[in-house]
Amino acid sequence: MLPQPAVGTDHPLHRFGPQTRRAQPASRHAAALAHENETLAHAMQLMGATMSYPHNAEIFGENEPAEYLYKVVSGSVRTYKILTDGRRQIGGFYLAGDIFGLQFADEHTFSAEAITDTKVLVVKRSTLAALAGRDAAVARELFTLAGRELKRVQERILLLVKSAQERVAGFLIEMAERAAAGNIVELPMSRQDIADYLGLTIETVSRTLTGLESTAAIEVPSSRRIVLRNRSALNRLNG
Amino acid sequence: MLPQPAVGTDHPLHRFGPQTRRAQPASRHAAALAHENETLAHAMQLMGATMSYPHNAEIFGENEPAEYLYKVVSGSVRTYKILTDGRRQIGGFYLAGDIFGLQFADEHTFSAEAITDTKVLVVKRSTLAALAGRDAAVARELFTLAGRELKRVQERILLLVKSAQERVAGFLIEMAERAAAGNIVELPMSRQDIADYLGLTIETVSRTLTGLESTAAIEVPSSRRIVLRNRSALNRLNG
DNA sequence: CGGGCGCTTGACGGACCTCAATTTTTGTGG
DNA sequence: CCACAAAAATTGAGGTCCGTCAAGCGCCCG
Repeated sequence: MLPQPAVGTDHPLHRFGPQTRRAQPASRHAAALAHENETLAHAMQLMGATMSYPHNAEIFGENEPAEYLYKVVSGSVRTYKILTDGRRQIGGFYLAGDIFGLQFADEHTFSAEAITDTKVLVVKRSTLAALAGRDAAVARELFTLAGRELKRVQERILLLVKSAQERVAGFLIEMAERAAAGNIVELPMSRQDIADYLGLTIETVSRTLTGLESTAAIEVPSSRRIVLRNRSALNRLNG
Repeated sequence: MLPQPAVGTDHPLHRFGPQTRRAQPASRHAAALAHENETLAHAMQLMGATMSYPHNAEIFGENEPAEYLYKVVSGSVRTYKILTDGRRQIGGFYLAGDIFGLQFADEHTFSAEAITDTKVLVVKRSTLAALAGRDAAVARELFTLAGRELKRVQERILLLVKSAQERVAGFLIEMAERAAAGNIVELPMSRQDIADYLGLTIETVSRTLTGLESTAAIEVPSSRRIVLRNRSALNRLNG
């Protein structure tokens, strides 16, 4: 998708050696930033390392110690859990710019995999915690982040109690809000991923998409590309 | 950043008059407490007001500004949302000791009602935020709280994709962990509440309970009282 | 060009919802 | 404390949505 993002080279300080490190408080940076709510992003870039994961590679596993916080630079990530009956439940999708690994427990409660070839910025949790202790703006941002995550999960609960059509419509609306270029949504994930996210089967997802297409609410020119033709109809379905 | 707020309530000493106030950091108090993770509970008691709500009374409404944080002193609370089709989705149940209203947004995303006659401790969010800015222990506790809430919601997602029997079994296990006296679980909420929590109908909930009773996994001596007879069977159902 | 994988489409059955009647529990006034 | 009414919960019958099983199609990659 993005050919060699310049972000990857965005000077984690360690590249230039320790002498570039300065003992200035992080809050100094905040003042220098146009938007103070970018303090965290800034800090992550400074303190983090960029890692690359190919298609389907594991980023971390369930029950591993949760040492790091991750930010998607490019590509896309799914978190998931395998249930005892063998089914897979997807915890969430994370696209470029999203932060994941924000469990507050000592261990990850989900595993994480790259859906497509993905670059992520990795920051030690303890480092961020220390920074948050010094810089209230960072602490506030972390709270905001936690709040967003909580809200997203709560909204998914609302989705999961609805009909298949409503779930798929809701999913498309969510993805459109997060990753739309106009009315065209490029889905990085497979039908199986979507099904495991929505608690449906691939057959039902597929049939529902076909159904939406037949009512002219969407078009599906290729399986990973969806064109939203009638958003208000989708919104109506979403409830 | 932290302009010495007049909120002299940051420790118990204020009870003995303003002259006892000292310019010591709040973290000192944490060390004085037996369990440092009770700082927040302590602060809430000092700074909060106790309010009483009768059966079915509204505590706050969806879309109202979220000014307060609440802690259940006695009784029980449900949060919920009315969907556009008229159905009601319950966001969560909160029992004695639980904290709710922990949205991070400016407005509540759910309404809250007392299930039974309930007393809650109410604390202004802004007061807590100020305290968290001064006292890192409080900030940490708030994070822990947010993490617990997030985990609970995530686990509910896992529940919602399962069969009716698994959902009900999971619900009983959850309630048993939170409010059990031995093997006896007293449910404060109605079947309708349970159904709206699990995304089922009251008929299905009722039938499922009857089914579990017929397999000797539970007993239902009265509709709000459940006796767990075979926890391992329930755990097996829960997946 | 052939094989494999992801996706779609079809037929069928079962789990859960809907509608309805009955029983049990709760609340109220005498 | 009992009688009655209202609400909550249970039970039953029938219908529907979605899961299961299976076949067929399209696309990518070797």
